[in-house]
Amino acid sequence: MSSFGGRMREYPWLSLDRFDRENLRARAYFLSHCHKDHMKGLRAPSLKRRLECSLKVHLYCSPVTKELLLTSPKYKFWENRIVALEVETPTQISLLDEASGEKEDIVVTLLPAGHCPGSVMFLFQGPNGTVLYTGDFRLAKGEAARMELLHSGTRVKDIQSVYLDTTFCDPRFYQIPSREECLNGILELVRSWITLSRYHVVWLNCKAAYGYEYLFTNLSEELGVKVHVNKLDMFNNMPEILYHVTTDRHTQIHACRHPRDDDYLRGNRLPCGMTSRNGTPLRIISVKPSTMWFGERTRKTNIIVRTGESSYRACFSFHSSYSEIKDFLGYIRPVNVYPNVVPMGSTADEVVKILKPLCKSYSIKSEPKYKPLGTLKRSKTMDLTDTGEGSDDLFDTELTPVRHKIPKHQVETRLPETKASSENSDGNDSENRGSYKATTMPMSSQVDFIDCEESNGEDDDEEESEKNTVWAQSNADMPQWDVFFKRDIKTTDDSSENEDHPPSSIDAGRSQSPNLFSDSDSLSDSTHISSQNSSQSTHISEQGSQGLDSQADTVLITSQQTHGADFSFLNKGGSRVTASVSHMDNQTESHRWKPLDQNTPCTGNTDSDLKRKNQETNAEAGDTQTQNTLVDVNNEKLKTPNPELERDSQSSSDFEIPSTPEAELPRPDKLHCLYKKLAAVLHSSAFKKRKVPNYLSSDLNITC
DNA sequence: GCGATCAGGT
DNA sequence: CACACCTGATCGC
Repeated sequence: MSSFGGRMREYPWLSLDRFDRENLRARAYFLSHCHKDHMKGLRAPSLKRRLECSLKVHLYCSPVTKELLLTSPKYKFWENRIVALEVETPTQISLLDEASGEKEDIVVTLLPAGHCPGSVMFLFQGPNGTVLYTGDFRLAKGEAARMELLHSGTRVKDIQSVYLDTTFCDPRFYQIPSREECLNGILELVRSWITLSRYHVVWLNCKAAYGYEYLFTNLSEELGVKVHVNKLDMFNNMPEILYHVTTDRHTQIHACRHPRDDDYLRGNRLPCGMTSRNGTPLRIISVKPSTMWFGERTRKTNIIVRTGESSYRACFSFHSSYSEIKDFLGYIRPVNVYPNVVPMGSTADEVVKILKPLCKSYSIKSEPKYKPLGTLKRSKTMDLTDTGEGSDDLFDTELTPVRHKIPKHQVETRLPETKASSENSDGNDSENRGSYKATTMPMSSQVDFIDCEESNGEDDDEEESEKNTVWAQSNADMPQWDVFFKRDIKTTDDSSENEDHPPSSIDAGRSQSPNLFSDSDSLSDSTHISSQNSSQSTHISEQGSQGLDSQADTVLITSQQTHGADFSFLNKGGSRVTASVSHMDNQTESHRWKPLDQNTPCTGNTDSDLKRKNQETNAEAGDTQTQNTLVDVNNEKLKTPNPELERDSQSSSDFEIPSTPEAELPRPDKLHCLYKKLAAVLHSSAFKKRKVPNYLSSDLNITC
């Protein structure tokens, strides 16, 4: 839950994600995404009144957020006061102080946050420095390095302060399986169940909130089965999502909800009431997406855990893990950082202690390091004074010594403003707004951007089709090939070398027990698989596992499916297909969105390929790793594939002593070589795929 | 009757 | 574990 008060020290007359109290006097409002805890006061009578009196006050957000917000009648009164800003398009806005009449211009840029559809981070550039408010985000390692607009030329912009999503900023949450890994695990589970018969259905137990859409769209794409939901009108203008959901209950994948889901399920009914087809009772399993995390040195990362006869928990996270947060901040290296959230069981001080060392102030002493391949790396470092501020500058302190002003734009190029801000309402301020378009980045960045995908694709070929099962461990600790490319990151003094290997990095020290904790947790749950009876076991076993029993979590791994599925859907809601890469699309009109490339055929494959690739890579790289995709929590009999694995997990759970970190790492050399090869291949080919799932919703298109 | 807050549940 | 809600009870206007 966000505890951000809504205002930033540098620009206190702007309010973000909070609309009550002091925020009632803001000159402009910003909404990072459509989750209730970021909308406090947004429909309160007091704010409504303020709007009526202050006609120049607007709410700025992404086009998708605007669409989602206005779908609810409760927020309709905002209709003419919302300004949808295209993502990745620096836009100047003028803020008028009603009292003094003074006007101030700032440039704001929305950057994709990967948290839920429409979620963005706000980068502000103005007279009081450049500041970044992240809202809630989930960005994989290295993603900051790929954001062109966080850079000026080849280096990172000088950022005074970052207001950061610190939800999982605690070593306990060191790693969370990647989006691709989670998706892949869920995909295989769902696939294995629904292919048993048409009466086998899956209920996705999702909370009432935006953020699961990419799961729905990917399952639908891969399996050719739409997902049943209670409502879909909010997606009316988002064909990429709309196409994959349905209100027709006759489908094998459901994400519908009912206040008493449980009762329904107990009665072998889906929340929507479906109970059978042709009189044949349904075989329902429930899959509950929830966050799972693993300690720094934990090797096993189970993506699916069986929690009951026909229920599973699946890893899924809306927020970045501890290591992802550090990677992000370590790349940006602002002068100051302010947590937006105090993780439970932690304190603001602790969070600051973790984050401060990643700020510029600390780097002064250390030399900037070079990163091997990085092109984007920031070079600079130094900084002025400031730092002096003690440790706790966190929230309140003013500190910030004078920050040199930043020329309004460091935005490289200014393009003619295409955007018709016209869209809604008053043109008044629209006139002031100009939009600047950043120049395209130097190749390097582009390359970085794409690398990932490419690799994925490539692996496909090899495909070990034979048995789909692969034991790949998703270990965050492992160097990831993509990271290799973009490397970026942490300049943290210490970490420099192989930053990827967390062990050595900064937090190593604190890795100690916390990890254990989480590890053991997960372990404890696990148990074995039992129910053989049904097909369930079957499906499980099918995966190539054999039986193992015992407590250890067993794991079933998923396979890399050949995604034989059909992606024959390109047709999709008549959108026109633009084969653009995300950056390219921004340019157009602000209010309506054009369908984007996601529709292109290749898109669908991308993700899965990715994962597959990753897994393979890992597998090859070090067999040491294993990724357990499926775990049975109940004890019954399990079928387990690989005894060793089991052993592994056990050990990690129980002891997981902070042993020599390096010990468990895969051999770097090998990886290195492998990566190099991959890099070579990649560079030689062109990439076309999008890197991230539709998820970075910011890219979603809206149609008129 | 509505809103804000808190407790409790998922 | 936590998230992002939802419901219901209570209190104040």
